[in-house]
Order: sequence, then C-alpha cells, then structure tokens
Amino acid sequence: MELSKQEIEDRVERFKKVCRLKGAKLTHQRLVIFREVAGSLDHPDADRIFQRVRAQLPTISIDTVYRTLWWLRDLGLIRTLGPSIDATRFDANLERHHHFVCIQCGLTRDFLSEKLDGLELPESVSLIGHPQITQVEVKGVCLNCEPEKAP
Amino acid sequence: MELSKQEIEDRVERFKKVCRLKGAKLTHQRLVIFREVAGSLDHPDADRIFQRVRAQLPTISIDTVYRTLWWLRDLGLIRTLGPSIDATRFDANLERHHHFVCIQCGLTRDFLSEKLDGLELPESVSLIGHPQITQVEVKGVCLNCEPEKAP
DNA sequence: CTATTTGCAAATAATTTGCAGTGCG
DNA sequence: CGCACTGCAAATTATTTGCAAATAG
Repeated sequence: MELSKQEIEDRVERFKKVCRLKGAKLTHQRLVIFREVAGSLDHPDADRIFQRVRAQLPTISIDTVYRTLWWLRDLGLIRTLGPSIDATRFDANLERHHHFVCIQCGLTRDFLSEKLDGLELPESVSLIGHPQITQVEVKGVCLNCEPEKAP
Repeated sequence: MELSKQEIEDRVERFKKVCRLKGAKLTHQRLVIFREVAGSLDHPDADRIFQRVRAQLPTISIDTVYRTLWWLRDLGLIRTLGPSIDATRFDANLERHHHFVCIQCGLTRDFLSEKLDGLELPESVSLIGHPQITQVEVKGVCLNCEPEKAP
C-alpha cells in the first residue's frame, strides 16, 4: 500500500482551493506541512512532522507546526486520531461495548450493539497484525453541546 | 444508564482475585483507585480520578494514581481509550477508512472495508448525541512486534 | 500597505522518575 | 521482616502563548 504522487497532489490542490475559498494565506510553511501530512501513511504526530518538515525548512519552529495542524483540522483538511482529548482516559468496562465521543466537550459514553459486536474484519487486516479488540468509535456532538436548533 | 452497586462490587472482587493470583500487594490506595474507576461511567482521566480519590484519601499523590492506573491496565483490569499513544496523531485521509493500532509499538495503519463502511448504529446512540464520523478501531499487535511463533 | 502569520523563548499541562520512608504478605 | 509500594519533589514531554519581525494578497 503506497500513496500515489497523484493522490498527494490531489490533496494539495484541495488544500489550495480551500485556502482561496476561506481567504486564508497560503504560506510556504503551511504548504510544506500539509504536503508532509498528505503524503504520510503512518499517521505521524506533531513532532515527527516537525522533524520531516525541518529537513526542507530548517528554520521552521515546532509551534508553527502545531498551529498549522490544528488550523488544518479546523478547515476539515485533516483529522486527529482517537478521541482527541488532552489526557488519557480510562475504562473499567471489560464487556464488549462501543464509544461515542463528543468532539466539542469530550464527553465519552459507552453504547451497546449486538450488531456491532459481531463485526467481521476484512482479510487485509491480517497483513497488518493480529487483532485483539475491535471497537466502534463514533465522533459527533453530544445533545448537551448541540441542543434543539430553532427552525 | 447507571452502574449497579452489584456490578461495581463484582469488579472489585475480580480485582482482588487478580491481585492474589499475581501476588501483588493490595494496598488501600490501589483499592480506592480501582473502585473509583470501576464505578465511573464517564471514562475519567488520571487527574479527575486523582481529584475523586483525594476526597477519600487526602494524602494520595498524583504519581501513585498514574502508576496504579498503568499497572491496572497491564493486569488487564482496565483499558485506555483511543490509540493510547503519547502524542496526538494526524490523518489526511478523508475517505472512509478504519484503523489498526499496535498496542506494543503504536504503529497505526488504515484499512478499508465496504462492510464496515455501512455500519448501522443502534437507536440508543441518538440519546447521547448526533454522530458525524463512525470508524472501527482495531487494537492488536502488529506483525513486526509479534513475528512467527514457533509451534 | 496591513492584517496574518511566523519564530523565538518562556509558560502550561500531562506524565514520569529518583529516592527515602512505610506497610503488606 | 524484606521488598514492593507510596509520597514528595524535581524532571520530562507535549502543547500553548505573548510578542516583535516577516510576508502574502
């Protein structure tokens, strides 16, 4: 599995279009950072991206990388993995269950579903590793954060 | 949805049994910390657990909470949510896809599955919030971390 | 030109570690 | 009664922020 040059450039084009649309400034560092993330398959963290970008732009600073990554996420051009909460959260429920995470306030709740419990993973997973736990992670906005919208 | 006293005590009993089995010391702080996590539905982070435990054990320190939580995880009595990686990871793949995360080395890879793409969430989710993204998260050990086992 | 954005350096927040005293098995 | 466990304080690591200089549109 490899990312084609074409795919990367498609992503970069979308990025440029969104910048134009939003009237945001397309700086050199933003372009380099985005291209780096867009060309990665390993879901790097901020520091890894920083290292790779610095090879091309030696004067870049880590805070610009962070600012740019969160900005890209706000624009919907990239996403963060996991619940995207600051601190690690713990779970003493060892039964099979799934998670809903509110992207606004971080509220996390379990939900049950027999249907989801019986999920079959595709063959391709066996090329990556041996699964131990399979859970469905739903991200959205909780009722508290998005109350009744007036029509 | 509430946790019954009974369910909490069942969890505590299992905890005590595992301690005995492993010959680990069952200290007062460990018991209070475990009972706190076992009785929570909101998937608290270490600091929140610390606050709650401190109400019962004013002299407890945050590092004991951390040490105990990781230890409980190693014993398989609790789990951490999300990829459980130190730093936030980023993903520029906006197509529908799912994740495999290696619990040993943190390797994270996408995989595709039409079957998983069409998942239906249960009604009960609508009582929590409005879903935006649904992904399957598989945790396991990657081929690199667990090579061929000799028979 | 002029509002954004960047780089620097210093501030927070989360988590870890070394060490000496304490208590469980 | 010994060694694993705890509390304290200081260290690390991840991420954020204030501010003056640089730059895209």
